[in-house]
Amino acid sequence: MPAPRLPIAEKPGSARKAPRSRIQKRNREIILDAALEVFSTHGFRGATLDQIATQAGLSKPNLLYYFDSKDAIHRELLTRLLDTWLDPLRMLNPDGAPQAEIMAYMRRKLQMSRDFPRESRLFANEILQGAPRMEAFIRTDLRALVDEKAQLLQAWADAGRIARIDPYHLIFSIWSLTQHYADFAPQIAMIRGDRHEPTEGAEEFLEHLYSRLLAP
Amino acid sequence: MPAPRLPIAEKPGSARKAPRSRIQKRNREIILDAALEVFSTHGFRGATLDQIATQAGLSKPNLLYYFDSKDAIHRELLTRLLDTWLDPLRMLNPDGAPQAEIMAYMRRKLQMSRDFPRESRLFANEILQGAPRMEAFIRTDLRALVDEKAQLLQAWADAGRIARIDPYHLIFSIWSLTQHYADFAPQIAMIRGDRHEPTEGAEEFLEHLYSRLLAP
DNA sequence: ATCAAGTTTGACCATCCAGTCAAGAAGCTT
DNA sequence: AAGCTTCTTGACTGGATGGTCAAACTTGAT
Repeated sequence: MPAPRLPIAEKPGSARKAPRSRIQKRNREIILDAALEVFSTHGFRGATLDQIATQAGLSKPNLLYYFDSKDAIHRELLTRLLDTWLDPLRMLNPDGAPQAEIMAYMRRKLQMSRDFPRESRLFANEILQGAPRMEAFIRTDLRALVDEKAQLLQAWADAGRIARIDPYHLIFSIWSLTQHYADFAPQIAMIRGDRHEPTEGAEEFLEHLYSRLLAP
Repeated sequence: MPAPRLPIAEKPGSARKAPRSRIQKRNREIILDAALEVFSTHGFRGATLDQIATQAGLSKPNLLYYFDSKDAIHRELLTRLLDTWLDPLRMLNPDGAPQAEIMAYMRRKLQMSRDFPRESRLFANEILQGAPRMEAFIRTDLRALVDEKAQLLQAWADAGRIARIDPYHLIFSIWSLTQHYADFAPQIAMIRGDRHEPTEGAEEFLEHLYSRLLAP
């Protein structure tokens, strides 16, 4: 016996896969952008639906018409982030020139800190809190990718094509040095003066650093 | 006309400077330790007094007998942190051997990530949120110290005693690379396996990195 | 123009949470 | 032991906050 069709309209944020109207597409994007702004600076608990609603220019009940809950908004942001978070490392090409490949990876990560600082801070907030909502992703997808690329780096080192350094620490160093310019941007601005862009001079510095570090 | 002495006992957490009893000293330390644990993983807004009270093994009203407010506990933690946060950089000795001095600074910072990871995360949380409670400190004390030491590093570079690199980015890189092992410890543990210590192998890697980076 | 579906919101509720208070328990001093 | 101070806590309050709901408004297909 099939479940009877409910006369009540489903919430668009629910599991429904039906196509979305223009208004829905637009407002969901507006909400996610506002939520990214608020979550990335205040963390999940520190953010309130009222803040997000104000930032989005919508009413709080309207937010909850588009998403089932505060948690659902946050989950959607993280899900979208994961899609793009692995890409720069994934692009590390085993058939390319080792040094150039690693430098290019570093540059892609630095570019992400410039283009998506809020996403970087959202991620940092999540890890700081013990990665409660990303543990599965990190232990499976991210770990597998890192293991794979670490093997590649190790092979390059063994073949004498780059210096003999620990591949995991090499990857961590790229994450650390590039994301720092997004995550600690307020500190950098306060020290260097608020006029400058946080990554000013970073690319030259990091290129210098990695070309010296990697030379066999 | 002098203000009349109130018959009500002042709260010990207040501005009073009178000496504190053994019980007060002990419980204030217990509370601060518990609060550091909770604030460093959940941030200020994410932490609750009940969590801190449970962690401390005390009742919530008892917490507020020793500190005026949640904010006062947090402020005290930050105040104590600032005292020790500048020390490693302050110890950079203008009369020492440039490379050895910078390596020693890096090692001191790495040691702080090992010994005080919670303090590092407390600091990171604060910066991520725009440093609302540390702006004055960063703009004055920290900035002055960084400017002073950047000048020293620049002088060393100009004299050809270390490589010609941007001194600010050099300092940022040390902060970034060392604190990463504290702030992103959960991620590192999930990738490398929870058995290992997060900083395992870090010292060798960073020594290799900075000896290559700094060589003139 | 009509009307059903989709969208918006004011008013509301339940829960959580920082902080209060008065009364009692434990320590200290004599 | 008495009496004072310090310490502890159960019960409470007021405000914030995530979430609900029914009614009103808008949109778009016919």
